[in-house]
Parts: sequence; C-alpha cells; structure tokens
Amino acid sequence: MVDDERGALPPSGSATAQAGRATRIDARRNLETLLAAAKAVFAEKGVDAPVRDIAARAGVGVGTFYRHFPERSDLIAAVFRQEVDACAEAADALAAAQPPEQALSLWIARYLDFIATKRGLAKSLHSGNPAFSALPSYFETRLTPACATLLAAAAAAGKVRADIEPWDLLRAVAL
Amino acid sequence: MVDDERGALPPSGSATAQAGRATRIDARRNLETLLAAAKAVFAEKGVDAPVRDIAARAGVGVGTFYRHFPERSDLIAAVFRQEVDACAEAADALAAAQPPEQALSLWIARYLDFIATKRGLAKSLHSGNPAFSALPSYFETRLTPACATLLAAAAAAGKVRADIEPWDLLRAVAL
DNA sequence: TTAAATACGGAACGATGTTCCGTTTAGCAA
DNA sequence: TTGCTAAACGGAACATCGTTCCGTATTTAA
Repeated sequence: MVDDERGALPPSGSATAQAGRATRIDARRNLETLLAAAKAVFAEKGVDAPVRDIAARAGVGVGTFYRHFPERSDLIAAVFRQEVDACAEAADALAAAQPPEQALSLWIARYLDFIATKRGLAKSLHSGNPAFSALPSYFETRLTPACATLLAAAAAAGKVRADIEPWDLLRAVAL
Repeated sequence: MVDDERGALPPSGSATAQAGRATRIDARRNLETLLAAAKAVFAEKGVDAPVRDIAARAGVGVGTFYRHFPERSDLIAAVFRQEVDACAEAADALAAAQPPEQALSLWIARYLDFIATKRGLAKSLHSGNPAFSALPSYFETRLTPACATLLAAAAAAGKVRADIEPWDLLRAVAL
C-alpha cells in the first residue's frame, strides 16, 4: 500500500497486486486525501507541521495517518516523490500540446514552481535522515529524461543549442 | 548573567557590573558547570542530547538550566562561542611560547580540533534558527585576527608566503 | 447476507522543551 | 553572629510531538 508509493521508478500508482485481496477503496482514498492535506498544510505551516494537523485537515485520525505512513518522514518523502512525478508528467503533457520552444519554456517555469516548493523540503532532505537518502536520486532519474525530451525537441527545431545537458539545466535552475 | 556570555566581542567574562548586586558565586559556578557538562554530553550523544541529560550531568535541576539559558539554543550558542574563544586564546598562548613557524603549525592543528568538534554544531548553525545567526560573524571576528597574528609573525620570519589571507586559510581548512 | 480481513479513530504512552512555584542560600547590614 | 531579602535552586507539572494500541466500523469475497 504505502510501498506502492515507494518504488524507485514506477511513477505513483503501480497496481502490482501480489496475492490476497486488493487494497480497499477507502484506504486508497484516505491515502490521497492525506497527501493533498499534507501539501496544503506544508504550504501553510511548513514541513515541521504536526502530524495531527495533517490528519485533522484530511478529516482522519492519526491512526489512519500512521497506517499509510509508518513514520512522519515517509509522508515527506511521499509528497516529494509525488511532486517530482507531477513535474515530470507536466513535461509529457507540454511536449504533446505545444511547439518545442514553448513546451520547453513553459516547463522550465513549471520546474521553477517545483523548486520553490522544494525549498522547504530541502532542509529535511539534507538532514542526514536515511529516510531521504534515495530522494535526490529519484529526482534526477525522473526529471533528467523529462528535461532531455524537451531539450531534444527544441534542439531539433533549432530553437536551442544542441549541446545543453539536461542535468546541467536542472542544476542551473535549482542552485 | 547569561548576557555576559552574549557580548559580540568581549571574550567570555565581562565583569560589567551595572547596578544592584553582583552575580552570586553559586550562579556563576553553575553556569560554568553547565557549559562543561554540555560539552561532555554533546561529545557523547550529539547536540540533540536532551536538556535533562545536561542538567543531570551538571548535578543541577532543569530550572537552574533554564535560568542560565532561556532556550536550549542559547546553550548551544554559548558552547560554540566558548570554543571559539578557547581557540582564539590558544593562538595568543602559542605566539607567546613558540617560534613563529611552530606557533602557526600548532595552532592549525588546534583549529582542526575545533572544526572537528564544530561538525556536530554545524547542522544547528545552518538550521535557519535566528538564535544562531550571529555565530558565523563571531567566528570570523574572533578567529581572523588570531590567525592573522600568527601568519604575520611566520611571514616576518620568512617561514610562509606573505600573501596568505587569514580568512582564506580558515576557510580552506574548515571547508 | 454473512464472516473475515482490513482499515479506522482517537485515547494513551514516552520523550522533550519549557514554565511555575515553594524552598534554599548567598550576600549584606545591624 | 544573626537576621533579612533578593537571587538562585530543584524538580514537579504542563504542553507539544511522534508513535503505539486496540476496540469498533467498513469493505470485500463467497
């Protein structure tokens, strides 16, 4: 259940039903509600907001919270991963709907939003907590290809130089 | 009382008796005991060690702790300041007792010790807590002149190049 | 419809920072 | 020395958090 959100690469929902029963629908709904509540509360009060506040905002008990996120840090990691996913998916959507140059430009704006949000998380990310050690790699693995696709299309259209490395672009903005 | 330890520049004990009574001797003794206990406990269990542990190690109640350090962060800042002071004073002592080249070399070793200790504190220092915002400046203001004196003497004796900036040396080792 | 598996809610626990207040003590004067 | 008072002390008590537990409610499969 929570582990579905933990896979290193598969975006966010992997219906890898192993055996036994399927995940209950109320459980999945609460998981999503909790993630949404967490994003809202983090934006309002920062990443240090109490678990109780997040559970309350989601209209759920703390017991339910901990069923989905065994530790507080798991929530933070899940929110981070979900936002990385959203940013990567935005790249696909833009590539499909816009001409190369605008797709790239709009996505960079989108990525800037993400970075701004991440500022608060960054403190947690670099806190030495092993719960977060995999996140930077997730970030890179997910976002580099997304950026690469947009860059390649723009380069093919002659809109940007062809020697720009996706990872360098990401770093340039992030730092 | 605690503010005696807070001054931006005057090392650690400024007997600037303003009015009223003098600081009680038991109070001053407890302050020193607490600082020593804190250093020991930090070395053992890290900067996140509970206030109670530090008070217990000092043989003192938590009430006494909070009389001297209104917030936990004040203790950390005080320990940091005291260690900066000790490092700066070591420079004077070495300059007075050793030939320039050895004084410099021995002091760098001493400074390395300090940096190693500071590692644990660094996390707190850069945590965004305003209680710590003045510490980097204290560090620089106190240590740069100490280092400069040693460097100047060594340069005058022809033992080191004359174009080494004290601050650069400090950074080179610290980073 | 029913029984078992699953999930839920929230009281309760343990740890920690901080406050409060009755008791003790150092410092001063008679 | 004795007595008085401000200052300091000790530690119980409070508030906040993360986390655990367990009795109850809901979902699902047959």
